[in-house]
Amino acid sequence: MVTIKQVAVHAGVSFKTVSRVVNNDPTVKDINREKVLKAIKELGYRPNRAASLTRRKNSNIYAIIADELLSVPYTFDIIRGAQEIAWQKNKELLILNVNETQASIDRAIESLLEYRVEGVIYSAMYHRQVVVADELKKIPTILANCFPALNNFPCVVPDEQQAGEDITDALICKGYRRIAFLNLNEHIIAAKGRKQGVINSFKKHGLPLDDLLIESVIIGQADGSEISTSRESAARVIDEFKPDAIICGQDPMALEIYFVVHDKGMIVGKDIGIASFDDWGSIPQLLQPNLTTMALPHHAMGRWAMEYLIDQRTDIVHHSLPFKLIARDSF
Amino acid sequence: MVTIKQVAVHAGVSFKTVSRVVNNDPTVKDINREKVLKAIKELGYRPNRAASLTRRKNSNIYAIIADELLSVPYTFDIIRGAQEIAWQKNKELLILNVNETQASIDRAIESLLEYRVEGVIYSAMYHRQVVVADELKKIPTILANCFPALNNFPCVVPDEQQAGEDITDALICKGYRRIAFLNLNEHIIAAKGRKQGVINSFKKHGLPLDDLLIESVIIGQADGSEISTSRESAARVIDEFKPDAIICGQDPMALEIYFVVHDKGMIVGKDIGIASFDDWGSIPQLLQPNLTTMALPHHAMGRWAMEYLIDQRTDIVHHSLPFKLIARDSF
DNA sequence: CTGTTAGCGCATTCAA
DNA sequence: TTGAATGCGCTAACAG
Repeated sequence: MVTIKQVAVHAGVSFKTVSRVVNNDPTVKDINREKVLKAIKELGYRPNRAASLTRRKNSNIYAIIADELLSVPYTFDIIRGAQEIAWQKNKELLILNVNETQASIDRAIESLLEYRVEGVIYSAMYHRQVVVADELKKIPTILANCFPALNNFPCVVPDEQQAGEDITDALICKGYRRIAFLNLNEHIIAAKGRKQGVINSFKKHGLPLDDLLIESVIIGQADGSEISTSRESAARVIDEFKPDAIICGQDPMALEIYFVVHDKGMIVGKDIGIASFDDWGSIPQLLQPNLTTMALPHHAMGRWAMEYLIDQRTDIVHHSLPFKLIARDSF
Repeated sequence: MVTIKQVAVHAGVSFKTVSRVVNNDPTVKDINREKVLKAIKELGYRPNRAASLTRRKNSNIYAIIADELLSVPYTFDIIRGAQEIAWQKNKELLILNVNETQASIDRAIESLLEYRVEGVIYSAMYHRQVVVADELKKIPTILANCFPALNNFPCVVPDEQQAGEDITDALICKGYRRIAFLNLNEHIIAAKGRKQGVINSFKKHGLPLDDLLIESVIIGQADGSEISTSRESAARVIDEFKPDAIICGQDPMALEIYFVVHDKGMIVGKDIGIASFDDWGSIPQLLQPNLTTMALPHHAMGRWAMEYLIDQRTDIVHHSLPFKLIARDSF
């Protein structure tokens, strides 16, 4: 490996001048800068990050711990958002994928500490509560798409209730008055919040709750897995409740419902409204007709979390999105 | 930050002994090891990776450049596979997500070089040809799920033709004799290879090609986007060609076809076979009945690529999966 | 604007 | 089995 000294000799300057050029120090005469840059190119010099990190006070490295997050396409947006800000601010972003095992998380945290990472985003696959290792208290840390069991870390999470209210508002504004909400299983945080939001919207508009039907369509199985009954439920709800709009809590569900509605199209008419929480990027395109979506763009969470870390501010601007930041005096 | 020297003072040994303990050098007396470990724990010492890397000859860091790969769930398996091997062999794996822009790739490569990464996996979102920067010639590099335009890097890619042959073999073994293959657009590499494989299987078994219908169901739009006509095609094919089995080139397509078959179930009977290339992990569960899948487990590609890098061998064991390794004398 | 000196935290070498 | 000296490649602090 070619070092800064070899470049210096080649360029006929001191190695400190080379260092200055590499670090964009403006106090170098143009002629010397040229010589150095030429030498760097000719020798194929690359700064050694490890050596530089030993002397620099800040590592400039941030990390995102992705709790098997990458396996779900829409939550990958959290990483993309974080990366966007990191690059913008000239920081390195370490992506650490961990699975649910404590061993892999511990190993990730160990790496973080050894690399002297300056800030950490801990993110989860779906909106839920997590237990965060105390070890992370040593580094500025913020959670994204999850919140801490012990209430001891700041976090940015979807405002499910607001999203539920917004999407229902939108349907009501379009003139729909009898709405079925096919919700996720209510033990899921997202489902709980959205349900409350939907109800709030109905109340706010002075509509009778008799015209609102809320049903869970995810059923837990004996073996711990879950199945969706959205197809059957939608068919039954359309027949029996006769809604003029349906809200879907889940897009794959929405996809299925699309077909149900399509089949039933001859019966209930084509003007049934479908509203969907737009977690999955591409699917709504399939559902163009009559579709209202409530975007929960996860990249905003990633961006937000990263800004919070880098700028160490709690007064982040409002994103006018259904997210909320729960800040704490943790760093 | 607490350093190795502070630990040494605290433990009453020289800092070199601490270094030995940290690096699992067996030539340390147990009693001293205990003292050191105790001191490390008490002071919360963490080795400084940067400092250690300046002296060590090998960085132990590998990297995977993910070409917007993370946005597709099944290709994330490539990363998971690579990580599995890396962890197993006690290597760090840097995940570098890049988008299609040259700037982001260049930046990633710059990082690689500065971190003195020992090996690189360059992976793409879908099986295709890529142009790899010459810069990567300086580091052992292997491509995964893509192949180099200039034929100058080793790569591991799905053996689409073998997969096509295997899946057709499987259907024929089950007794199906009249098969429709709803393929991806034929300009896609995967589609081309699979088609050939399907035909080969038919010929191999001495079946008449009249009983084989192959159709592209992905149509390019004027605006560059693509739409799937699988639903309509499947409906028509079922009516007109009357296959006793359908091979789907794509799982989302398979999902849609499931409904088609389901709708038509009353007409053509439940014994229509469905075979699918299993790129997407979860969807096949929805398709249990009559489903044959040909797994293209991307994690195997990740594992394979990583083994190739770490062990620097070209004689990787055969994985009995439809993948092929194209090795070159590049490192 | 440039160069010299010092030293980051650690591993290597070699002597004890 | 341990420790002292040395230096990795670089940046900080200062002097010129």
